[in-house]
Amino acid sequence: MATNFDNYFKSAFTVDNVIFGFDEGDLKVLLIKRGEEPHIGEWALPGYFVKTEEDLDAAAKRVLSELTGLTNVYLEQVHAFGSVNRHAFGRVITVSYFSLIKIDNYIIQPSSIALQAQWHTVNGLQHLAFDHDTILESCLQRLKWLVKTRPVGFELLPPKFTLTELQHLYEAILRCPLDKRNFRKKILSMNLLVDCDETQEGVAHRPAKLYKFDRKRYNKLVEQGFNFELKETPIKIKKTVEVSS
Amino acid sequence: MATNFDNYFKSAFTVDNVIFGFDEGDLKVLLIKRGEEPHIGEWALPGYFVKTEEDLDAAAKRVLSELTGLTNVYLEQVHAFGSVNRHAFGRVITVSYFSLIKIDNYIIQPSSIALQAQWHTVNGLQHLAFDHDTILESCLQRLKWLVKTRPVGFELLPPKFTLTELQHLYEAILRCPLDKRNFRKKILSMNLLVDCDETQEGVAHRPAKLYKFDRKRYNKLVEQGFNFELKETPIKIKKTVEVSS
DNA sequence: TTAGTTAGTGCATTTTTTACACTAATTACT
DNA sequence: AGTAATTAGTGTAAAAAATGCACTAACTAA
Repeated sequence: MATNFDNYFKSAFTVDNVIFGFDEGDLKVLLIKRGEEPHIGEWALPGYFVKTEEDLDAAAKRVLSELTGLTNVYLEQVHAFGSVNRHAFGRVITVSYFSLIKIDNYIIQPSSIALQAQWHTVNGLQHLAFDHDTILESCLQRLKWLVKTRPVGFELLPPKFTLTELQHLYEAILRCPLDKRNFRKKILSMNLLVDCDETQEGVAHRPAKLYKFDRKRYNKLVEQGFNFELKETPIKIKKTVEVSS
Repeated sequence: MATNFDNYFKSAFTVDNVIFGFDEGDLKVLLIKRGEEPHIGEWALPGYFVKTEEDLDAAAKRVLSELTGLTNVYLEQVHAFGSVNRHAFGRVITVSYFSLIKIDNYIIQPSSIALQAQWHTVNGLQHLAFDHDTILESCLQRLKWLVKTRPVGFELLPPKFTLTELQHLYEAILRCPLDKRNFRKKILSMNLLVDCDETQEGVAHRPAKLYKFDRKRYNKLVEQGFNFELKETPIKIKKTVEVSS
């Protein structure tokens, strides 16, 4: 039995933020180029050490702001990663946080120990520093789940959006094609969208209607027991069956 | 910018295990009476410090075994709690793990720094040490979600069980009454249960059939895209409406 | 005027969910 | 032996939700 507790107080923790955005039909994640050892010069999630006198959640916010310039971002904890050798400087556990933001609403300004901060397309990403590949993957899983369970897709889109944009967002996150008519029927039947009475401009085809997400209405419905639910129902692919005569 | 990393390496982490069981129609949680400061003599979740050279998941297993005698328990991480002042000895982040076990399969043997280890009914529990009330609550939420999404209810029941027992289990976790016929229809339609061709013994009423959960079958179905899903559909309560004449 | 592009819409069928009440099997008691 | 008490077990009709599917509408550019 250890009675000398001092031995336990030799570890550190960090927070790592997985910030998702959506642009040009692709799911993006915000990465920094590290300006400090270990893994200097490599792309990594924006993360850093938690101060001793700082709450975990507050640290995530601060670190994100210091590294990327992002403030006022709602962060949600995902998972703690605690393999012994995941950090070269000693025993470091990291706690991951994730968020969904509208890319256009924010200006990314790398500072602190970040050489650069940039949006990267999630699909086909290169290897990241530390165990950040694993961390990102676990946040992608969380996102997939969240998007089916809560109306969070709207966090990634501009305030006014078309139904096709919304569908593309879902298809990118769920990684499966959805049926246009059924998707629209389902989403509209939830009564969470308000028709803006406006249409797209500057497109070389029939312009689409613009909608807004009505958060007040959503909150009210939730109080009444409403449960957002969107299933991952890919379009069926027709099989050609050979029949032996 | 901190360049002296040593300042960060002065923290500790612990793991706290939330082990659920089910007995006599009640959801139970395994608690220990602490034999060490801080909070000596108080009831708490079985948790302890993670060693510096020990993976987080491994620590959870070891600590559980040392404090309660439980081995070979599958533990799943839930959440990290990191308020600055949650531990009297310094900065300590804790990571919670949870598990579902069959109470009868295990013998609880308090050891290490635990004075006692006992099953407690979750409902109407007294205050626990540290922030363990919060930790327990978050695991209860996780359990509620898990039980609707995965066939984990069986982990809490003996290998052979009746449909009524299973229903009571769900009702205890979801905290709502379910319709008997619809519950049975739904569960049986999933083809996850095998009729044991046996009935209850020693009951003073019509004995119920016994069933087993068929894990192999479940795994096979999952491969084929099957998704366990059980909704929380409480029985509707009839309202007496007064009609003004 | 036409070609190209995306928006937008409906219906019939199938599947799933819901609400609901009586009979069957056993023991305990007299 | 009969009866009361207790829980097990069962089916159906109606409503709601999900599914599969293809054409017309609106706009721009050439």
